[in-house]
Amino acid sequence: MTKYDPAKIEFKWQEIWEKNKAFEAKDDTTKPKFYALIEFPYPSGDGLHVGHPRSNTAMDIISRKRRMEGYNVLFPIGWDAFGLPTENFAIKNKVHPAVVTERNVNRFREQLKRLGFSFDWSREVNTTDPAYYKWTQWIFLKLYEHGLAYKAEVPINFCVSCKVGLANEEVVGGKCERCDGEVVRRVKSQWMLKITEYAEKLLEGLEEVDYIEKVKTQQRNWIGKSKGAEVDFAIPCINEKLTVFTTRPDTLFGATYMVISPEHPILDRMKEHITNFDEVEAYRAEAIKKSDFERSELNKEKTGVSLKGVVAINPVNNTEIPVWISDYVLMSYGTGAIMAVPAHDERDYEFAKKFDLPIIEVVAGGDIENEAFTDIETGTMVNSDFLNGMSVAEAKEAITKWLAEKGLGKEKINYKLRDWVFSRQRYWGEPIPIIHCEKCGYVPVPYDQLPVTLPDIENYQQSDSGESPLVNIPEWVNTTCPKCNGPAKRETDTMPQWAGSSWYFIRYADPHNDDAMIDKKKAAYWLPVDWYNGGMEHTTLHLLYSRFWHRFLYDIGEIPCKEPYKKRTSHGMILGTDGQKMSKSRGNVINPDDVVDEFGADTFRLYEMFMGAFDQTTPWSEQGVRGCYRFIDRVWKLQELVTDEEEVSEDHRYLVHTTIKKVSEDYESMKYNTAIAQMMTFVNEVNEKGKLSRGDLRVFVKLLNPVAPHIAEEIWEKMNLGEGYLYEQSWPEYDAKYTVKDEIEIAVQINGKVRERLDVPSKYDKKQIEEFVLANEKVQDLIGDKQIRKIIVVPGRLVNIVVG
RNA sequence: GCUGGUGUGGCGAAAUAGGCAGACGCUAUGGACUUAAAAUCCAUUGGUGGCAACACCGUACCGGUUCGAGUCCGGUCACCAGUACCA
Repeated sequence: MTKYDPAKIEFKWQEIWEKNKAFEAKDDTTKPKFYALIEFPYPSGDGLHVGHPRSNTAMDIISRKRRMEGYNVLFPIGWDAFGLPTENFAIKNKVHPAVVTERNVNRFREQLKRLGFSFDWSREVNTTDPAYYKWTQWIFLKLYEHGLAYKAEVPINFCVSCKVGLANEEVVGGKCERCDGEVVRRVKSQWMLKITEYAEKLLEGLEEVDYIEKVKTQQRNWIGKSKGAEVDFAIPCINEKLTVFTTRPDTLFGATYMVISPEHPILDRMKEHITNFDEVEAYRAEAIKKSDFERSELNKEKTGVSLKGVVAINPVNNTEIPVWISDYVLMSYGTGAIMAVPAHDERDYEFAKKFDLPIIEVVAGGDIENEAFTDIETGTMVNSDFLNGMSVAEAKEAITKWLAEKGLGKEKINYKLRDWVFSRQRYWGEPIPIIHCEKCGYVPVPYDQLPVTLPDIENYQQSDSGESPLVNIPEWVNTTCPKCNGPAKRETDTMPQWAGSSWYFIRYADPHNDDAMIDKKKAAYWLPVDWYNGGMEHTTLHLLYSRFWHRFLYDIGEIPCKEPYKKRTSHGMILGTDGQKMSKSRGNVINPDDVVDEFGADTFRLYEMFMGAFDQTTPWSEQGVRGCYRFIDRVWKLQELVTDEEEVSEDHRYLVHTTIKKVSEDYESMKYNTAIAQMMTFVNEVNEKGKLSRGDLRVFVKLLNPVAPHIAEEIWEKMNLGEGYLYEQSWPEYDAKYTVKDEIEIAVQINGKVRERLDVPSKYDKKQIEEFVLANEKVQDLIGDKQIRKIIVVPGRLVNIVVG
């Protein structure tokens, strides 16, 4: 027999699959469809990382299995190619980002092809392709049209030394990711998307999808819905109301002071009345300069300044209470002002202790001498006039009603979720298709003029003012207003990397359509995605953003379903052999190419699936790969043991059927490691017997195919196991009656300890098992003359004899 | 701090609904083959005691429920991930 030569057979089968268009999804709506999705990769200059194939292999297994089960499968691939690293590389090496992108994409494509994934390569999308981003821009215009895109002055992270606006994820430990320089907050006019308007829909949508619980929880936390009330406090000196949001209106009688955020606009209006305005101003300047990071980092010690000369009136008892400013109150949540109830809020308690402010208990049950009492289940209202004696829940309802009647407040729901900052002052992103006209204001680029393409430029460095490099290209910036034909300028901000990835899964269903984002019929057939696997690092933002866009497109009638992904699962990270996260600086990066060169793609895929539980973080092991290679090699050698028998052999009937069952079920629940363990057991047992039938091998090769498709196809062909290619075969089925043995070994316990093992006919019922066991000589010896008190029989498992 | 998760041999890990803990793989040791090595194959491999059959101990720790607990309940500790003054 020939030696197992992965390099040769893998290349051979990859060519055959490609030539036969074996894995192209057909727009054949008569067949049931299955849409499997992985997060499309960012084609970085470092090449493919071993983390990518973990997710890819897992979904490749599902896809290959589904095809054998008769589904029309869509398993696409593409490139999330806009973004910073490419742009930075381009700046440094003076190459056009498009050139860098193309190079990286080619490298990635080649690497992925070597691994034999059954992607439909005919549907490849690339977010940087104008034919693709035409529709990204189109969606933006739709959002704009529906009032969901607007411009606002918002603080951004700004790196002082790079003179660059940074995204949150580019700020690491309060410093610029690239240069380690100081990051400050700077207010800038930015395009925003009103995702907050979709908070409730995004929350509700989670009810109808099958996501792992962890992911749902993270989405809910991020949206952060909380129910409470808005309450108006009078500020007599300027005759204004200061509104606060609170989730604890029941504690209103315990509000002993107020705190407003340093950025709160009411400060300026109170200016003349504040006798220590210098101090206030100084505090304010300090706070505004700090980055978000510093503000939350330095949260150990509360700081603040009292507004001398200003008081507020607590609406429930008309008491005058002091007003402070402090940076622990955020302008971006609620109303930017709070009523402080130190007795029942930890932060207020800490602040009150530090500045010696009064603490009034209004919920009895705790010990407010030592700490704030925040329990809402057990306490009883005190010191609260008409609320006294009520539970917290009752008091909440009563006070909210009271406030509403008096016109002093109302019920209110708040979300942590904030609108999405959609501008980047960068070159390598989709231009935002808006024109600024002095006469007409913001004017959307007419749909028939899309896409607005990026101009070719020499210098990608941002301008000194932190504007996009596009501002320096007058021939691109200067245009005419589509409305009045007067001179106008193009928007120079580009979209963030999240844009293209927020809808790519839609495009896969109709990737070459130049007349629409997607054909309605194709959308109806292919959407939603049936199964989406990806990393935990994308479970909040990417998932939320894409759900938002998808839901919006549904609302305007472009897409037939509310939620984009029916099912979402997550894979664990792969660590270096040292148990550390893989990184260049640690020098522990495993390159998939090297593994494939040495052992072949099948071994690589098998190991990635065998190394541990799929959803858990696991370190790479060189020896583990070798073990998988040994298994693959033993599979190859099965060919020498094959008999002439066409059917499943009687010798291996039980083994074959239990293996079909175990492997089929484990693939579905992503327990790839135990599915593979079962196949190893199969090979071990066959080797022990020294032979297997063609029928046995036929089944085995089909089960192995999703994980190690090259060797499986090769054996199928070489052994001439059937008509056509393996990928065209149907998935094997097991017969339940062959998954039970005639006799089963059960454990015999005396007082819970295993003392004997006996083979018992599996058809016996409890009574028969009991009799069978008690009749056994060894068991009788073990019992001796002790009294039998109780016998527990678990068929197929054990018999426990309780004696005493 | 909060939320979620994890804790089982020398290592990666298994163990549907409470029912034989450690499947499968790696490592290690011994052996076969070889002039030798690699590769391959065979055997052993949770700990302690014993020549042995066997016995006792063992799933982070303490306690509970049960004929029976890795699994359920209460408490404690450690680690990982996400998030962070969200009123």
